[in-house]
Parts: sequence; structure tokens; C-alpha cells
Amino acid sequence: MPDAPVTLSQVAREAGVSLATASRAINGSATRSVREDLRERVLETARRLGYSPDPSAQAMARGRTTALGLVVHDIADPYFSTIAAGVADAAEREGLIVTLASTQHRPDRELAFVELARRQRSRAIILAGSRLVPAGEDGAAHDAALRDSLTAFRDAGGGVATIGQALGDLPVVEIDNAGGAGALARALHDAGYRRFGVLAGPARLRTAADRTAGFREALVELGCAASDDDVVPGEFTRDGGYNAMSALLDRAGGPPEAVFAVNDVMAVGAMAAVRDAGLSVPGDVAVAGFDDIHTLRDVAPRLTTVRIPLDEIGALATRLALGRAGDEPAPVRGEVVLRDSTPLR
Amino acid sequence: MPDAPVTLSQVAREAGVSLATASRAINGSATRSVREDLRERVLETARRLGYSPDPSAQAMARGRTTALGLVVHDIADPYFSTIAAGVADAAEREGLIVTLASTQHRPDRELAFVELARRQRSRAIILAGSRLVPAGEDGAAHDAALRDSLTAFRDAGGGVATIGQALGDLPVVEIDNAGGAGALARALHDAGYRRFGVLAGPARLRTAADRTAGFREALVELGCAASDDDVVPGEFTRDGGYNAMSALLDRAGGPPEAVFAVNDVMAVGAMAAVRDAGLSVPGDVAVAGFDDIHTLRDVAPRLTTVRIPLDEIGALATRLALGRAGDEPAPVRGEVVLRDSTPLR
DNA sequence: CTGTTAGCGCCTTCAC
DNA sequence: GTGAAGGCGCTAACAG
Repeated sequence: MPDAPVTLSQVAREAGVSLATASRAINGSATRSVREDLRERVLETARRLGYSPDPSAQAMARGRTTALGLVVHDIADPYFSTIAAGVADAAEREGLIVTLASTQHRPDRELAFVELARRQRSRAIILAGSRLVPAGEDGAAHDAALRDSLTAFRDAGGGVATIGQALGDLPVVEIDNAGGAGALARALHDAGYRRFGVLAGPARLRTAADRTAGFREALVELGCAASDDDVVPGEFTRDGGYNAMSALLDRAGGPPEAVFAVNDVMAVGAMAAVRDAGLSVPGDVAVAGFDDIHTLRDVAPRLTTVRIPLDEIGALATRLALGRAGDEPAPVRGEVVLRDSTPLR
Repeated sequence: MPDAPVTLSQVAREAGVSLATASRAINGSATRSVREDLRERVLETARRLGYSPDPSAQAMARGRTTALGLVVHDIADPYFSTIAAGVADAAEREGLIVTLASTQHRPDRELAFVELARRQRSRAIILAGSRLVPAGEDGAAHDAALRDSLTAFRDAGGGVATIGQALGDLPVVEIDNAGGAGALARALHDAGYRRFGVLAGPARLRTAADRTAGFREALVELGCAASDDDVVPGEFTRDGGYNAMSALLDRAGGPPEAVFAVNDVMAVGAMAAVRDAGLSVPGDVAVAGFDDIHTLRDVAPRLTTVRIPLDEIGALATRLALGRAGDEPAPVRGEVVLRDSTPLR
């Protein structure tokens, strides 16, 4: 029996009140209030009939939805799924529904989803993926389009937060990628390492570029700069790490003492490449990552990394987008966590 | 400049046609068609004005939304995030927006979200988390409530798919957990193992219970049954695996030859526990998991597991819910993948 | 405090 | 093939 959803007017009729009163009794109203006994009666019949409001209709009437759009590059990547968990949790607290877009790293889909969320009149949009490096031919154009769309959305009353790097003057939970990578470089230097390699990730992604640059700059200051040959690009994935590390190992001159993979997922792939080459971590090459992905914490040897509290960042971005975070939060500084993959040397 | 979203009637006016014609030109209409030049004109001005339809309004007018609800236990868990990636991808192909609910293992939230998606008139709902073991006092009641709600949703025209185990006679992408675990037991037996332990996961979850039971039943057939003492429950997480393995190691009688953790995440925690106890994997204890989580494939030693194509399952469930999958799909049988964590013995 | 009345943006019969 | 008009379920002025 396709039970047609019961509507507010049915509830009103059944309870013997007007539509407006029923609406006020159920949803409350900023201005008007409703007599206690009437409210009781309405609520009771609503419950009895199994009424619940139609979000689309409310959205229409109110001019805004109860949805929060979350845009990530790839929800299967633990970096993003951890952020998503934080967002989902915070959104639920606010009574918002999260609509998820996993763009598979396609900038056009990123923009398309922002446009969708905008015309959908979402309450807020959270953009979690990395910005692009301006140098990229259309990177700048894409980010500009994204910025304009989000700015228009915000000007129309929508909440916005980006994660990672700032986009225009939109609210941002900034992650100090360069600083964290620099701190890691110094920690590894303190541990006795001198010759470094870097698995730099995709050159077009700001997150990857910033981590790489922060690491290399610190190395320069420490007096053991990595040459361009020691820096290998690759995808932001396990396979990207594997391939980049393999390339590094194939170079003449032997492997560096320590390799920094710009995220944990790549680091794990890199460790596999080392083993497949018949070498050992950290015996022949030490390896460090970035992010401190929870499920990757226990690889053997345990992975040195820079901890970023991704779930908190997701929650914080949600509050920020909703205007519940007070001032713009300070950049999130990662914490270097030395583990077995980079022992004292 | 808060540019109010442009509406269809603006487009119509600008193009010099009626609202109805504009609507037909843009959305197409089953019955009426519109003259070529007019359609062109409408489409052109729509593009120029940056028009795009308001999903809420369409939902109201059409009586159904363009949303697909996805319910998972914990989006940060790679099992679910991989499924989510498959769902997101397939949904995007169908032009649907996915709304995500991460229930954090709270059954009441699971039900609440299904109710929400239902009154929201979502196009479809995909329920990805494990069902509960009937034995549990309110497990049966909860699953019954869930089943009733989803059945009512389907009877009202909504699409439904569950993942893992069947719920009533609702469409399901079944996963042969017991069969996969049994096959794993036989493979380990073939490899020479005889004394087994099991990290059984949460007793209330069907997925965990089925994997445990399938493994144990196969052991019985093989003539090397595991005693109840060899089976330790625990959370479905890294820490759950760690603690359960620690408990197993503390037992009198020394560790089993091989331990089956009912999912990869637990297996990784278990391996950490072994190492922290000063023992080695697989030297002192062999370890196997289940799922073949991509990012966990490279832990060292590489993890023996049962491969489940989670992303395909997500995509398949999406098509199934939308009625695009033809017949009910056959149960997904896992594939045993032997790796270094369980060498020949 | 309660009821009446417009819409919100779009689709869809129904006339033309 | 096109346009006018009603209505989806609800909220928010407006009266009373």
C-alpha cells in the first residue's frame, strides 16, 4: 500500500486548526507562538498520522535548504574520508543533511558541483580538495571560476569554507603544509639524515607543491639541499608512491638516506617499492609521510609522519561555514611524529 | 552583488517565450515537443543567464527528488568509503545527488536517516552497514523497523538496495562472508596451518558473525576446530584488532599458528599487537584479514585477505536500487589472496 | 493568538 | 506547437 505521505494540511484538518497554526505548532515560529493546548493537539495528531515535513517544500517556502554540500577529490582516499567523517558528524549536530560530491580529481566536476549546490540553495558548501598551482595553464582559471562561484554563493547568504589553502578571501581552515614539511625535514636532520629524496606528488596540486617546497626549503637552510633529480613527481596515490620510489631507486648513485613522501598513502606505496627492490625500510632507505592517516599508522615499520587532525578539521570547517566558529581559525600546524621508519641514524 | 539565482521565468521572458515552452525546451517533455529554433533560443539565453533548475522546485513539481541516500556506519572506515566511492560514481552517471549519512554505528540514527530519506522522497536509498544478529535483544526489533520503513519506501515508488545481507525481501547485493571466510580457512589449512585463532569483531554484527562462523565451520570440517577460547570478540576497528590480539597472546598455551581477523583494519591492529608483544608476523603468528582494502594492501608483511570488490559493489547496489541492474545479482564471492603474512608452513 | 492568503520555482494538464 | 493556469507542501506576511 503506497501510503502517500501525509501532509501538513491533513494534520491541520484532522486536528481542527488552520494550516498556519499547524505549521507554527510543529516548526515553531520566530514571531508568532501558539496556545499550549492547541500545540499539544497538533503535535499529537501529527505523531498519530506519522507526519513529517517535506524538506523540498520547506526549502521552497523558506528559500533555503537544510543541505550542506561537501566536495572532495576522492572519497575513497582516507585523507578525504576522514575529513568527511568530521563534517558528517558536525553537520548532523546542526541538523543538516550532507550531500557528497567525489570529483575524482576532475576540476570541472568540482565546479559543476559547486554550481549545483549553489542553485540548490544549500546552506553551506565545504570545499576540501587542494587548490591548483597557479602556474598550471588552466589551474588559475579554474580556481578563479571556483572562487567566483563560491563568492557569489556566499554573497547570496550561503556559508562557505575551504580546507587546505585559501581561495580568494573565502573562509578557510588552512593547513600549514609547508611548515609541517619543514619541521619534518628538521626533525629528520636532527635524527642524523643528510641525503634526502622527495616523492613530490602531482605538481599541479598546491597541497603537494607546498609540502615539497616546505621540505626543500628547510633542507636548503640545513645545508643539505635536495637536487631536482632527487625530487620525483607522481600521483597522490599508493601507486604514485610506488612508481616514484622505484624511479628514485633506479637512479644512478644509489638511494637517498631518507625519502619524504608528501602523503602517507604514497609513503606506503613507496615502502612497498623499496621492499620489492630487495631493499629494506629503514635499513637501506628511511621513509616518512604526511597526514598520519589512522589506518596507516600501523604499517611496519611504523611510519614517521606529520599529524594533521583531519576529522577535527572537517568539523571545524563545518562550523566555520555555518558561522559558528567565531574568528577565522589559525592555520593548523601539523605535528611531527617520529616512528620506526626513520630511526636515529 | 548577491545575484539571486535566475529562474526559469526570467529565461522565458528574456527569450520571449512562455514559461511552459521554456520548461519543455530545457527539460524535454514526454508529450509535447518544441520547435527547433525556439528551443535553440531558449537554450541559448539559459546558458547566457547562467540558468540552472532549482532541484527543490523540480522535486515539488514532479513529486520526486533527484537525491540518493547512502547510509553507512562510519565513512572514515575504508570499507565504507570504498563503497561510497562506487556509489558516488554510479550516482553521478545517473544524474543523482548523493546524500550521505554516517551513523557512527548507532542503529537509531540509521533508522532516523532512512525515515528522513523517505519523507524527503529520495529517489533511492542504499543501506551499506551490516545487519544485526537476530539474537541481540533489540537487534531483531531494529532490523524489523528498518525493513518496514524501507519496504514502505519502496512500495511508494522509491528504489532500495542493501549491501551485505538481505533485509526482508528487499533488493540486496549479498556478500558471501561465510563462504569467503571458509575458503580462507581451507587455503590456510592447505598452507600448513593447524591451530587457529579468530578476532571475531562485534558479536552483534551479522557481517562479523558470518565471517567468524564460516571460518570456524570450515575448521571443523578440516578437523582442526578452534575452541571458544581461541575466538576473541572486539570492535571492528584497528584498536579492536589490537586489543583482541593482545588478549589472545596473553592466554596460557602460547599463540595460535594463524589468526584470522574478520576485517583488514582489525588485522593491521592485530599485527601491531604482535609486534608490540615482541613477536613477529608471520614468524610467531601468521595473520589474515578480510576485504582487501586497497590502502592496506602494502602493510608489511603483505596481508593475506579475502578480496571483496567494494567499489563495484557500491556501483552495483546503485544500479540495483535504480532498477538498472536486471535481475537480483548473485552473491559476491570473495577471492582468497594469499600474501606474505601467511607463508607456506 | 489564530486564520486567510499569497507565493517559492517548476511541471503539466488543459485550451488554443 | 504554444500559452495560460492550477497546484505540489509549506512558510510568512497580512488581517482579524
